[in-house]
Amino acid sequence: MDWHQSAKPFLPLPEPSLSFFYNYNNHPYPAQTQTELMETGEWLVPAMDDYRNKNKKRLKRDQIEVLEMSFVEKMKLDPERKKQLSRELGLEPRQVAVWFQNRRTRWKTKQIEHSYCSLKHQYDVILKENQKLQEEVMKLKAMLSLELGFEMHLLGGYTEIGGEEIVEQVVDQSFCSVTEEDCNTVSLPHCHWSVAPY
DNA sequence: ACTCTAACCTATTCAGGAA
DNA sequence: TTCCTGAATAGGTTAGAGT
Repeated sequence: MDWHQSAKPFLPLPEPSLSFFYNYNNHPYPAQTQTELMETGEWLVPAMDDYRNKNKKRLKRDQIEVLEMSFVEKMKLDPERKKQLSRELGLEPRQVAVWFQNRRTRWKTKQIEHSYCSLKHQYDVILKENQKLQEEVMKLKAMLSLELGFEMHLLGGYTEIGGEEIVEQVVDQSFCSVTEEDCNTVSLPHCHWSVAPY
């Protein structure tokens, strides 16, 4: 809640069903400025259509540009900067605060998207690497199978177990030279998303 | 320890505008 | 008319000051 605004005159609480008439700042007609209040001395009660029309106006391009520049400078809004931006842009301090809050939310969403992109890319790289290694293992197994078969033939003997099993045993016991360190040193290219403000 | 205040956050609503 | 974006709201959490 923004309690930096000047004190407001007492206003009766609205009926629950009229909650749309209120915001949590106890500001009954958000589009009405403090200046208007000071001039008239009382809140003007707009017709329902007027209220709805005034309620959610898009900010102007130049206002957004200034807010963006300020956001790039610092994502958090201190009270002094809020006042300054409010004066400079002709907005309510509350509007500036809301804009920064929504902007931080959008920024966070983008960050999550970036993280997803990066992780997806890393996953794809690892998947490809894994496929390549699987193929290599198959090739080596085939080569070993041939080689062992040839040696058996030269010795004139035979084995109780099948050639495939011998290959499995040899590969398991001594041919698997990939260490844990190797696994940890696989380079993973990063996702190169620019850190765009939006 | 408790209360109050003022900031923050997430989820949601709904008007404005583009397609 | 539909759909998306963003301004605004609702309600919850948190940090800091005062008692």
